[in-house]
Amino acid sequence: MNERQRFAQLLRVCSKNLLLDQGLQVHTTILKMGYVFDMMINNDLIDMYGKCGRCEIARKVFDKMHQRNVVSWTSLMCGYLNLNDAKSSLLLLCKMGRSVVKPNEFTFSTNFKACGFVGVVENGMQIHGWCCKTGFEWFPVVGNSMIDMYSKCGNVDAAAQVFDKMPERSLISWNAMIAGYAVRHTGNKSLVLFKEMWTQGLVPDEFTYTSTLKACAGIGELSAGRQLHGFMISKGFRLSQQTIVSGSLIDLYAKCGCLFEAQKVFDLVERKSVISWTTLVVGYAQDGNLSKAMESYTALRKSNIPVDGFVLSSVMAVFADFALLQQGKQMHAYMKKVPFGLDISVSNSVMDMYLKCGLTEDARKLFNEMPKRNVISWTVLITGYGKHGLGKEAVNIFEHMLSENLDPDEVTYLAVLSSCSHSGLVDECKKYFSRLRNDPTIKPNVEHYACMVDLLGRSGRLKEARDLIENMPVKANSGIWQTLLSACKVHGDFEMGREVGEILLKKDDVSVVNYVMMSSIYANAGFWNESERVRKSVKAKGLKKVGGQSWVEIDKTIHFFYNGDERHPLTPRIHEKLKEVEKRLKEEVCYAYEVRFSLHDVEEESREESLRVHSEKLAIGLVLVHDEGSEKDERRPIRVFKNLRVCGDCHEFIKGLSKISKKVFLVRDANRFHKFENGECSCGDYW
DNA sequence: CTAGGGTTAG
Repeated sequence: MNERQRFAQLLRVCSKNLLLDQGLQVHTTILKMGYVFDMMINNDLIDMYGKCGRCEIARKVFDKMHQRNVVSWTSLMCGYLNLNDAKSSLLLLCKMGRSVVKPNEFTFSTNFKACGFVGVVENGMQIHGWCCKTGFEWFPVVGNSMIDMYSKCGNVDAAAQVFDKMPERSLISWNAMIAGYAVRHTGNKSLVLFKEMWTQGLVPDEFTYTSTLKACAGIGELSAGRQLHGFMISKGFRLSQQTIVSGSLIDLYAKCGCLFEAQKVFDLVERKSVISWTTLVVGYAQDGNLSKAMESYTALRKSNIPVDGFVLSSVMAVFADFALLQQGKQMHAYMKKVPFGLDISVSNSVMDMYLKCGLTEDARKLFNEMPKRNVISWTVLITGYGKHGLGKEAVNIFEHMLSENLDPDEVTYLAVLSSCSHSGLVDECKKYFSRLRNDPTIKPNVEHYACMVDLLGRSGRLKEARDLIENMPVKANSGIWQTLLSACKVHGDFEMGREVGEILLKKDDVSVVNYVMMSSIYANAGFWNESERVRKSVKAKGLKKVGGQSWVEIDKTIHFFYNGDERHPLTPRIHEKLKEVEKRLKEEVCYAYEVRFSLHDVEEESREESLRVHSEKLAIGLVLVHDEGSEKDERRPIRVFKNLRVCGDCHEFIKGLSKISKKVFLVRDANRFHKFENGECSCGDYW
C-alpha cells in the first residue's frame, strides 16, 4: 500500500468513527505532503467533513478541486443532508446538472431523501423524470428512495405506483411501502402488505415490525397489534433488546388506552431512549393520568438520559392541558437554558400553555420574540385568541399570516372559523369559509362545516344550518348534529329540535349529552312523557355521563373536584363558604338556582343541593376559603378549569360572584375561556 | 458516495 492509499484509509477511519480532530490532523499532513489535487483523497476529505458535520470545510475542499467526479458531488450532498440541509443538497444537484459530471443512482437516491425531508414533491417528481431519461429508474436504490420520498410528501398513491412497477422488490422496498401506508388512516394497507410479504416468504425484520405496529396505532387496531406482538414473541424476537420496535409497541398500547401493557413493555426494554420515555409520558397524559405522566418524566430526569425538544414539548403540552401554570413557567425558565429551548415546536408548546392558562399577553410576547415561526405557531395563537372570545384579534392574526405568504392548513382554517363563529363575526366567517372552499390544497372537513352550522345556528337561521348539513359533501357526524341541536334548544325550536334529536339518538351515539339535551327540549315544551322516555333510555342502555371534573392550582398544588366531591379536607368549610355566597347572591343579585339545567328526577330542594356541589363551585369555594383573611393579590384573577363545558347554573353563579366580590374569574372549560368581571361574562349569554 | 424504523407542539 502506498502513502496515498494509507492517507485515504486513515480518512475513512476518521469518517466512520466521527473523529474530527484526527481528521483535521490528517488533512494538514496531506497538504504538507503535496496531495492538493488528488481526487480520491479530496473525495475522502469531503466525506469525512460531511460525516462530522463540518460541511463548510467540505465545501472549501470541493470548490478548490480542479477535477471532480460523481463521488465528489454526491459526498458533499450527503454531508448537507447529514445536517438536515436538504436545500443545499438540491441546489448542488441543479448545479451538477449543468456540469459535465453526470449523476448516478447514489446521487439520485440522496436527493430523493432530501425532497422527502422538506416535503417538496414537485422537485421529487422532476428528479424522478430525470431518472427515467437517464435510465436509473429501475435501480433498486432509486426505487426504494422514491417510495420513501413520495410517502413522506404525502403522496402515497405515487409511492404505490413506483412499488408496483418495480422489477425487483427487496425487503427494503416492502418496508418502505409499509411505512408509507403506516401514516394516517391507511394503516390497513400496511397490514395487507405485511401479510402478503409473509406469504411470499420474506422474513420481516425490525423495520417491518416498527412500521406495521405504527400502522396499527394509527388506525387503533389493538387486536392486530396484539397478534403482531405475539407473532414477534413466537419468532423469538427479543423485544428487550429492541428499543425502537418496543417503542412503537408502547405507543400502540398507550394510544389504545392499555397503559398497563404499555408500561410492561417499557419496563422490559433494557436500553431505554429518550423516545421510549416520551412515548410513555404522552401515553399517560392522553389517558388523563397526570400523576403517572409526571412520575415518568421525573424518572427520566433522574436517569442519565439527556432530554430533547420532543420530550419538553410533550411535557409542556401536559402542563397546558391541565393548566399547570406554575410548573409551565418553571419549565419555560429551564428551556431558556438548553440549546434546543428555542426550537419552534418547543416555543409553540410554551405559547399554547400560556394561552390555555389564560395569559394571552405572555403568549403574544413570546410569539413576537420567536426568531422563526411555522404554521403551528400562528394556529396556536389564533386558537388561543378565539377561545378567549377575541375573534377580531384572531382575524387580524390570520390576515397577518396571509400577508406573510404563509399557507394556512386545515387546522388554521378551523381555528379562524371557530374564532369567528364564537364571536359572532358572520361576514368574516363566511369569507374564510369560501376561501377554504376555493383552496385547492385543502378539503373542508366536517369540523369546518360545523363552524358554519354553529354560526347560522347562533343567529337563529336553523333551517339554513340544517340544509347545509344535509347538502354538504362530507359525511355528518354526531358532533355537527349536536351543534344544531344545541342551537334549536337555545332558540326554542321544538319541532326541529325533536327531529334532530331523533336523528342523533338513532345514530346510537354513546354520548349522554345528546340525551340530556333532548330530554330538556321535550321538558321545556311541556312534553313530560317524552322527556321521561328519553331519560329512561339512558338508563336502559347503561350509558354513563362523562364525569365532570374541575380543578384549581394553589401554590403549585392542583386540587381536583368532581361533582359532590367530599375528599378535600376543607370540605366542610368549602360548603359553608358556598352557602354564605349563595345567600348573598340571592339577596343582592336575585340569583336563583337554575334548576332547569339539572335533570335529576328529584325534589326541588335536593336539585338545589346537587347544583350546590358542582365541581366548578367546589373549586371556587376552595379558592375563597384559601384567600380568606389574606389581603394580597386581590386583583389577581382566580383561575378555574373544567374538563367539560361549564354548566349554565354555575355560569350564573360565577357571574353574580364576580359582581359581589369584585374579583375576576377566569374559567377555562372544554370549549373556551369565560372571563367573569363585575357581573358580566366575556362570552355574553351564549355559553 | 447509497435505500427502510419509534416520540413533539395546534
